[in-house]
Amino acid sequence: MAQSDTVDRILDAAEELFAERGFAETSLRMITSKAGVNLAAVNYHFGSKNSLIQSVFARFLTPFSATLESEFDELEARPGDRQLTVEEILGALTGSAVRMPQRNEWGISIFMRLLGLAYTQSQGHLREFLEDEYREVFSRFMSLLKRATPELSPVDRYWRIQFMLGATAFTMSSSDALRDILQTKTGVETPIQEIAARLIPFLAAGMQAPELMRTPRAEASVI
Amino acid sequence: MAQSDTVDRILDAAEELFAERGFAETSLRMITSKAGVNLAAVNYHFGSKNSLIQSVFARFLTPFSATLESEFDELEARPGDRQLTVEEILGALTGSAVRMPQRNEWGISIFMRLLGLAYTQSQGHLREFLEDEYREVFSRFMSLLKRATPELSPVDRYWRIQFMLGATAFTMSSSDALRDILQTKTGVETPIQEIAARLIPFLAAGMQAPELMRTPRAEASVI
DNA sequence: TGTACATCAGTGAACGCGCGTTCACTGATGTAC
DNA sequence: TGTACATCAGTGAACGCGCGTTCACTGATGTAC
Repeated sequence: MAQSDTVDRILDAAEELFAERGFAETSLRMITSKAGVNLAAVNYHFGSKNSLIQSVFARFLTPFSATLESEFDELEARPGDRQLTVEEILGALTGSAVRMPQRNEWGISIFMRLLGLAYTQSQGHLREFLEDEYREVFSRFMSLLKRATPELSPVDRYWRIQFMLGATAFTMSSSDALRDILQTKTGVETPIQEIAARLIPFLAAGMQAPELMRTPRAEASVI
Repeated sequence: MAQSDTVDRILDAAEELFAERGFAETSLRMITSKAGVNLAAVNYHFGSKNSLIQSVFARFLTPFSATLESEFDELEARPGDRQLTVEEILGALTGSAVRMPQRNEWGISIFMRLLGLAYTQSQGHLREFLEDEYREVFSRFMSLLKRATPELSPVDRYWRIQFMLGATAFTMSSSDALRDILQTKTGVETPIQEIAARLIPFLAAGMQAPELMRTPRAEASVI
């Protein structure tokens, strides 16, 4: 094994297995045997299983957040200073994911699944790592959203961001599970980009729903 | 320990620990020591850890689904045969959760957390158990939703139900985690009923969003 | 150009640990006659 | 009423297993003189 292509083989295997089975359910023995690499190599190169998990995330999140930053730059640099819409902000997220250089055709799906798992499985160390590493782009996203929804109270905005994260992360992290429950009769495979395209109107509408509980009809008459 | 209050002590301890830490991260030793009960008692009374997990769910889901059924009955029996709205259907869910007899004041929160975890942690056996046991009320909920959103294509309805489940399950299952990330500056504790009340308009609006991606402004002019 | 040493990627085997489960057993209560 | 037996809840200790991690080691490559 020349130089350290071992590191990449470990990252590739780990990424795929984590996305398939979650973190705790994936053992180092599974990873190293899939990678065709010695068991001890993980601890040699990464130090621990936890820091391997972090490295898997860093490998795709770092280029992603760079792409996202420039996407935000573009949006904000447009002529005229009209407000960004919620749809545009969310579109920048999916746009960055799609535009990012992919290692293979399932790159985006695996990436999404992992992001879902990151918030769904209680990995304290991972949360800390992600907060530290990507604090900047995250708070930029937050403040853009705040400007796009000036009518929302801070408490409602806070909860609705949670709801958006939840719908996204959960949908991405339970690819097979819910498919089973809801039984798609169509048998049509939905590519991840299409799911994202369907998510955006759902999230944008939810984000901009009237705060008080009224019927949509009553609300329409207010407009 | 008189008769089998051991069984209840185990269920109480398991319920609380599962909600706090998830299934895989909660060992039988934690459960039995919290319950003040012998380690072997779980396998004696329940047979295995998996069937203990199922029993924890059955203990609250069975009365809940009964309450929900009667709530649906009431809604459908109202004079005049006007359509149920999405808000009413979702309201029946939260209404049932609140009206259900609670063992203690955190009953609903724990219940919600567990439901979130059920779909979030990959417990194949649990999914099968829930599908088998509560198939009826689930498909009733689905067909009510279908009638409430006749304008949606089946594929979009399918995905939007996933999004709703996701937003709900995820929000409920990550009580502390996201609170940390988003840093509530207010310091106000939000009771679970209030979260549910905030969720409903969000979900209802998302569910009823226009299918194509257009700006809300353009959509408003169509109405 | 040759030798000695240092560095580094990778290895094989073992470590201790916590896990779910099993098993032989106890002691209290219920049942039959 | 008393005795023998069966049933049942619960127990204490051990089982085997898979886990992440560690450790002494190998062999190839790079560096100094």
